[in-house]
Amino acid sequence: MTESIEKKCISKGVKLTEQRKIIAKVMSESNDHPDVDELYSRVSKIDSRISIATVYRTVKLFEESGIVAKHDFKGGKARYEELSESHHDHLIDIKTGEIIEFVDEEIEKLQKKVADKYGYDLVDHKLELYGVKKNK
Amino acid sequence: MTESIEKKCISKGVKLTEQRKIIAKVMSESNDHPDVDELYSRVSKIDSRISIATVYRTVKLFEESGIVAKHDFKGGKARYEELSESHHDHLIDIKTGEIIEFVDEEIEKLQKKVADKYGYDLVDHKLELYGVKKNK
DNA sequence: GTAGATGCAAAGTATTTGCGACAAG
DNA sequence: CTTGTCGCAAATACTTTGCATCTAC
Repeated sequence: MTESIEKKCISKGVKLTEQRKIIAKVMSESNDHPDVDELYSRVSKIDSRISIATVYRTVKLFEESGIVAKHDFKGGKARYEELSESHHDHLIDIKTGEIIEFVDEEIEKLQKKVADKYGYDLVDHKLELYGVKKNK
Repeated sequence: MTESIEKKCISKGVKLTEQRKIIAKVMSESNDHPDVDELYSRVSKIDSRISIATVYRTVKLFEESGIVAKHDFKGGKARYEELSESHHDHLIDIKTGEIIEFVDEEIEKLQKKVADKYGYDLVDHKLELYGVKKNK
């Protein structure tokens, strides 16, 4: 688990510092799309000397290297998650803030078709569903 | 055209001030999802005494009243567009920044199905496709 | 040894807000 | 009239950056 981000850094030529290892570890262990403040607070528990500027610099670096994904969900702050092989989208509970990850091949295919229809190659996409729990 | 936002304000009990009328007019006539700075600059040409704080307050008010939609496309700034009856999503050209609006009923249906599968009622959603023009 | 990373605090952006003056209903 | 809005500038929230120091390779 933790290894994976570190390995990706090596394969992408990203220098592995002590701080980056810790941030990588925290991101690997987080399954809840934390924002920078939250990451900083988790990282600080492991090594309190790491500054928030380093957290900002590191998530940006990881994002540019394709190691983590950045999301701009409602709420203003950017949130991050480790990028895994399997792509997924998000279903967000607007009451609780809970985030469910899902995959739907059919939607993926249709997106490509739409882009194609307008003469575009799809490079990236963002699909967020906002919902409330049904009262069964 | 311009009437529509004003009518919506009245039907939602939003007080119609001179500034709001101007901002509504500018938004109605904009087909390019402007950010607040851009709106402010367009509004200023009509009445230079309107402050940017009023533009911020007004777009927020309009958004909460369901009159305009707010988007957080890549680039940090929030961008706005008049909300029309017909829902649509966005295909964004990452080279030029051009935005194409599209509708795909099938994707809409599938989204509802996904939410349903997890026990949610879909309240809102966001679908953005990022692409580059094909060299035919 | 050297290029690049870090910490700190200061500087940027984007957006919000307190307050006295003012306008809509 | 009275409540809510406006303009202004100050405040806030999030993120970036300059610089001297330090560290991975």
